[in-house]
Amino acid sequence: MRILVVEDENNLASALVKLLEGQNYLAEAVHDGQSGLDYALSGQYDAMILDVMLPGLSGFEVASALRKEGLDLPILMLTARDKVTDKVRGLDSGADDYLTKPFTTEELLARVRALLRRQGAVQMDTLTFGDLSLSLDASTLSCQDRQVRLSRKEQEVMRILMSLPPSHIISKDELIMKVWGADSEAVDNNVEAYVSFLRKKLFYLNSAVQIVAQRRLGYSLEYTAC
Amino acid sequence: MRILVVEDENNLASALVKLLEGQNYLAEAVHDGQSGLDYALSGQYDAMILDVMLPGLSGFEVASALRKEGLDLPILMLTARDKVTDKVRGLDSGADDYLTKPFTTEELLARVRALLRRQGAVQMDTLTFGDLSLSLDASTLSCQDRQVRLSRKEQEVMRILMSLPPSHIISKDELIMKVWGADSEAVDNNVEAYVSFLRKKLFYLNSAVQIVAQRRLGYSLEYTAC
DNA sequence: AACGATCCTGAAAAGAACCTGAAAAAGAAC
DNA sequence: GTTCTTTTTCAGGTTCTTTTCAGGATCGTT
Repeated sequence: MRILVVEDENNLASALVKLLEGQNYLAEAVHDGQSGLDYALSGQYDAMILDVMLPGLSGFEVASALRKEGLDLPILMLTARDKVTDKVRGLDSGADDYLTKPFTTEELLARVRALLRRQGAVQMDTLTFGDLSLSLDASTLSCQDRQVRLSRKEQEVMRILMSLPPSHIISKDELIMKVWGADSEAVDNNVEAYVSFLRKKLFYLNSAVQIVAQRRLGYSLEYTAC
Repeated sequence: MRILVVEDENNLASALVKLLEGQNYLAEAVHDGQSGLDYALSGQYDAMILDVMLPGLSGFEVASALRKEGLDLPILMLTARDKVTDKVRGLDSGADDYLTKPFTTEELLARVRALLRRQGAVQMDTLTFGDLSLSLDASTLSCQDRQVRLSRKEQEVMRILMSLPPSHIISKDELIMKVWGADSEAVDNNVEAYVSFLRKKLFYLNSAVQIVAQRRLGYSLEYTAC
């Protein structure tokens, strides 16, 4: 687990890094908002501890910039202030949790653990395949920075395709069974229609994933990395 | 904020409910220990006012049963007796505070406020989201220089939406649970009606915050800074 | 090349979810 | 009681989803 610490006060920053390293995290500190943003955008961290008061960009600005870029890296925000509006502002700008100084080391570690745990749970209801990720609770499919909403049946079909073993082919009958139910009236063309809907959305997303018809057999998902 | 009143004396019970509703809490009364326990276990309340002398289960028994179930709902215990041993027994059985009859309404309200405050970051006096701020004690929603009054249910719906994690979607069922209660007759259209009321007010306020319907999933709050 | 089987997709129809104005019902305030 | 506000209910309209249909495209086979 890699954790990025963004804190301008050198003593605190290195204390945090040492504390986290003591817990077998890989911690790294930077000392201003812009570097914090840049490092976080590299995408190599699993969580971020972010002070609000920073030279250059404030913690709020860093957090909302990150969210605007679509990064869902967990953020624990630190501040000396203890105002409700700050807390709300912090959470609004995209922080996942908020801790006011001074705090005990146990408190900080507990929050970091909770953050990482929550992050794990979040990934449970997200499926990925190739450059795609399907969020099951928001019913959205995204690729890079684009995102579309899926209807219930679109989502079901996509979920089934994405959770297939690699290059496995699934028949229309099986899809009908899983999406419409065993005793439904649905016909092959229903599946074809939804495949068509999904292809349109994949095209819009500019994804490198394709739904390929395997004549007479069914469909499979193919990812052709450029 | 939903508060459960468990008091067998009808006059006092309804007086308490009215008093609490006058402070913009959503209050509900039941009249015996077993119902008190059942209602509290539903998990839809933020605090509980519990008389000690009750038909069936006593207040002590209700409190300790709740704690045994792992609920940390704040409990304010009421009693006519003024014995130290009762007080100790009350606190031991899991009550958070203890008030002996007779008491003034101010005293009761102060204790309820303290209870909710202690409960955690819950009882904030104002919530903000985007350009909006919701004043909970004045029941007003404001944006820039404009301001509107919200009815009790409007306020509850808005409060719940505003205290959601960013871009989180809340289902109509969950809103019904939190605003109308789990055992209510409320249907989806009730929520829709309140969303409509609130949208009208947001429009009047000229706010950049929107209540967005996420078809079949629920609602979320979106802030589109121009 | 010709044929049948399969697949694709635009468009229309049917269905479900959501929105909202208006009025009735319930509750508060006077 | 009367008036005002709040809450619930209802009905019709809008929008999105799902199904259906029909014609065209593609593929494998002969």
